[in-house]
Amino acid sequence: MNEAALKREVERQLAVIRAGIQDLVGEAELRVRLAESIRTKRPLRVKLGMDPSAPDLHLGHTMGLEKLRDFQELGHLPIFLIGDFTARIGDPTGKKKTRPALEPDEVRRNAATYVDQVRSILDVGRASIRYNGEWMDRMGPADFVKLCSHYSVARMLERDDFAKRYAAGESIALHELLYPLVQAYDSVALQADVEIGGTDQLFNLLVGREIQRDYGQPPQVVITHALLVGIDGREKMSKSLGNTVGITDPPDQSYGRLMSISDTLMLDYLGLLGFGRWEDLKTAAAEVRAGRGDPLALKHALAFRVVERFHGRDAAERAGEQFRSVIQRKEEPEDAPEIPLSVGEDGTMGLLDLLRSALHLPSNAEARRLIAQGAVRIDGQVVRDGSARLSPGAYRLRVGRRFAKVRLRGKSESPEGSAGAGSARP
RNA sequence: GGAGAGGUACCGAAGCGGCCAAACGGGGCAGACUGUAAAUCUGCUGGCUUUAGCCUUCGGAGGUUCGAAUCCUCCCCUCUCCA
Repeated sequence: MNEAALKREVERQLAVIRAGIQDLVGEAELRVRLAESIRTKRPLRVKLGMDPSAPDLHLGHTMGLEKLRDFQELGHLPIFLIGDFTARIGDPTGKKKTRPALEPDEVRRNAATYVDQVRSILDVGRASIRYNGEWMDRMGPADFVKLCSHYSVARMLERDDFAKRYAAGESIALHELLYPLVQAYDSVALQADVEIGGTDQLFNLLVGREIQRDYGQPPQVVITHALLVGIDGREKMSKSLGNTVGITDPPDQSYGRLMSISDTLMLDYLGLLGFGRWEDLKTAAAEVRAGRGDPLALKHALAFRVVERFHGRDAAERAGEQFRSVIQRKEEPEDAPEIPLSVGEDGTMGLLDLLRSALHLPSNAEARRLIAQGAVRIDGQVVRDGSARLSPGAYRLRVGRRFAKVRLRGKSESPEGSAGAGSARP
């Protein structure tokens, strides 16, 4: 490859890498390394770390993963680092309070599910999956202390959230200070050429550069991506806030949750999640932004693409159908769960009991509230009498957004009796 | 080691002897509206029975009192400051 072709290839890769990201620290270094990589056919080692602090990955996580995939498609080596050790420290990033450390057991369970979830985005077979427990668990106190000597308290306190907490007189546990250091050391252990993270990770990623230098390695290139806001449009997307769209959430649910976001948020998502991949939606998005387009159709497109990404085309189509039918046209869902129940001694079942078992309500009081609010519908009729009793038969139950087909068996019927018998079709 | 602040329902946060099942905000659920939008408005949000009541809650255990989330004692936990 001649110099000109090499240069073109570097620029091509750089363009892909730059698409959709927030910061790129060390662009000049990246150019050099890309050229080197192309010349020697040695793929760059690109690190993306995640702490298994919750069992499910969501859209927010895909931001980094998609970028990692870009690198993979450019022929580089993605290193998906599972922070099983760091999860036990708990990343203090953006936290106002000390975050409780996780139990090793929990960490292990969560970690086990990660790889599986990442499959829908990354070609896991051609990626390197690592755990920082591999080296951290083995590091002795002496080496750990040595690692600590590579960074100063003053520098650590420069980190924005630490600085704020310190200034406000709030507590900072000692181990929290150690978190960035461990993350940085991971880069040393992995000999990372590049590390990807959210904008909230910038400090940690930069510490990585310094520590690598201290350990005699060339400092990694740092890439950050914007953080995705949750579907509430307010807070950062996070499992504990319940504003996520999870990779493993059922297609219907993900589709529905995406359809419920505000139009403004929809446009943000399109911009961020598309990462330049959904060029065909750009025009439509621009139209909507200008107040001319069809926001509903565009939102469907967004929901479709996301679900398609995680569950495949068929599932996305089904979820779309389902949504149009059940939610928009208010039809009974085809796959409403069938709930078999049995009558009591008197040959009937009280409405409260039925609601409680069919909808897993925590109490009769909850069932009463729903009835009082006119939320309970049986076979399309609003039921207002809490003391009603139902005889055996099939009922279509709807409470708010929840649907169920209740099959109430009489006393004589065997529990596994055939479903067909007396079930009325809507 | 010394000084101080605090632990209230899912979360945040009032209450500081009875009118407290406990204000208010958030969240959640439901209803109206709608493009299932968003925003907005309304209601509900400990349990059991019911239009009256009963039971269990305010870090834990005791105690004072006719009566405590509110007072006292001991204990546990969290946080800050000084050393």
